[in-house]
Amino acid sequence: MEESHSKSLNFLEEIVQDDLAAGKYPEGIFTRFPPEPNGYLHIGHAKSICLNFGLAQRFGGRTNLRFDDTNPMTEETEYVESIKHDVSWLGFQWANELYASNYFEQIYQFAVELIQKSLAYVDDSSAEEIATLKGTPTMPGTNSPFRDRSVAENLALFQAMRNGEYPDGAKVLRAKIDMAHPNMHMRDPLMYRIRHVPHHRTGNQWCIYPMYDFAHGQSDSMEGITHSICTLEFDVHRPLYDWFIHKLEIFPTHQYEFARLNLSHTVMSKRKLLQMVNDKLVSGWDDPRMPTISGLRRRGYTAASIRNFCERIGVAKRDNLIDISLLEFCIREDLNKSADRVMAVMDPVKLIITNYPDGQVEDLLIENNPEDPETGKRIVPFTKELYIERDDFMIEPPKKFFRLGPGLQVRLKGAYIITCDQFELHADGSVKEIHASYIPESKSGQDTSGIHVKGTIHWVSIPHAIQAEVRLFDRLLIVEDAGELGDDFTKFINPESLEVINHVFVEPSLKQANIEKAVQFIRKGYFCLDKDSTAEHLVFNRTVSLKDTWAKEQKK
RNA sequence: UGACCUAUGGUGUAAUGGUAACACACCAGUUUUUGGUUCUGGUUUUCUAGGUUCGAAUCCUGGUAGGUCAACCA
Repeated sequence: MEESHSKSLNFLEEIVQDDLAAGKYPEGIFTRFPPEPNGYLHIGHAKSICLNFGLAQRFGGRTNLRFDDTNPMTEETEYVESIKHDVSWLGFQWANELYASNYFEQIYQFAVELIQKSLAYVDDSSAEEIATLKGTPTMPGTNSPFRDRSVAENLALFQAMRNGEYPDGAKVLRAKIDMAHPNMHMRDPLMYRIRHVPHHRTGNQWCIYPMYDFAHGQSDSMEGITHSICTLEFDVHRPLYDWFIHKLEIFPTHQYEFARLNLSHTVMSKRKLLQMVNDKLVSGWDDPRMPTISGLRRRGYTAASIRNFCERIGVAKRDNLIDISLLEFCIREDLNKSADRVMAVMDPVKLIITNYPDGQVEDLLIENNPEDPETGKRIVPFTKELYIERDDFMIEPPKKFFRLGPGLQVRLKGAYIITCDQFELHADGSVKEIHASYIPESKSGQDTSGIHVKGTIHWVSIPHAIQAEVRLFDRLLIVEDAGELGDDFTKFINPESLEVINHVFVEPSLKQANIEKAVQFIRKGYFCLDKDSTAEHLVFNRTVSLKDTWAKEQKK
């Protein structure tokens, strides 16, 4: 992951560099990745992960993984496990695995301290009353009737809250700031609420839980986080973040905000992703169409390609919509170098080499990866009867069609040049089989025929072919920007986002296919074995197609 | 009609007062036993009006546009 440092710095790197140059952090910087364990991580989190860990790596610091688990109603251990798995799969090692819930006692003491300083009070108002008194962005709020309780009374009430003497919603603890503040977050924000709900880590130990604003900055501070990076929507929280730290007189960590990632043709909010999972519009969080880390992984995306993507999109403070084609470029770039080439026929039609001896099998040696000669060659059996791709043959081929048609010649990849002599049709007019003759002197690697053909097509020997299932994926949404879509976004899910092909014929070497190792089906795309695969029933996911300039040409 | 954030090709991101560049996408050609890859070239940019300056994408002021904030969510 070592990279040249000649590239210009992004604004976060500049901040860190300046801080370091000013000698602010002689012990190095400290960042953190702070997910709430209430869902699976997605590509937007990957950006944050790469930013936080990347900053620390680049400037010689460390990064904590901290679960922001202050709301027991939505959080589960299942999510904790998946998050840890995803972060380490992406290739990052955290300095410490931490939980905001580890700090509940300390945060409680911080609250007591603020009460003692007359900077916090217990409010008996209902949620509705509090909302009403809060005012609006253009109208100042009104002080709560409970705002001026004595320190002693507040202390006693807060203790009673902790002791479980009140039902959910009966009381809250609020900071005493300014109900007329132009920033809504400064109008006596809530610090604690009552929730008689078991927590995934602390069980029934607590029935009061701190709010995000009274937990996040305190956690950052206790951990000595030097640069607390979050997304733009927390920008308006920063005055409050700073206010608590200042009043508590604890380690002054600083918050910096960046614009979150938006990807075209997909959704990026946890709520919407959860909705698709719950409504069974996808098979789960790891459906290969999902923008989740687990979905991308199952789809065949490599960790390196995702890291590279995060590097390329950059980071700034303006809203963005990244074209999904950049993600596709990143995985193609990676797999082109690393994936072995194999042959698979997705839509088969029979090809008979009429002048090839019956029953003869030739073991041809074909290169695994022209990008990397070190990968060597493999054996591919060649026989008289083959499958080729149905769309590699046309009865009446147009001008620039470099494939098979009556009288036309092509090379069979790694084998011989053939000439199409005739074809037979089914009753419905579709092609039943194609008859061709091969040119013995044109054998791949020892071609003395002197014939030059423009097209090379892939093939599979019928008696050796393995039948497999292939799953093709397309963009999840038919619209580019899901940003303005509401709950009805499901209406825009691409009905063709998943296509299953049951009868694909692959070359016999794929018996050794490995779930970790991507392959390229020549001329068709990059594929990986799906977890649904068994020894008897291979299932391949298409990670991404190859660029197809012929398809483009045809559309003209 | 409050506070805050942001405006650079189709999409992103650089340029830190001194020739607007890089990547993706798109187009053309090259190479190729993958219509893949490679390589070469091309199209397309500083929201607007003023101001400061020898010089402004950059600094200042106004305008315009987009976004965030009024959860006992994070």
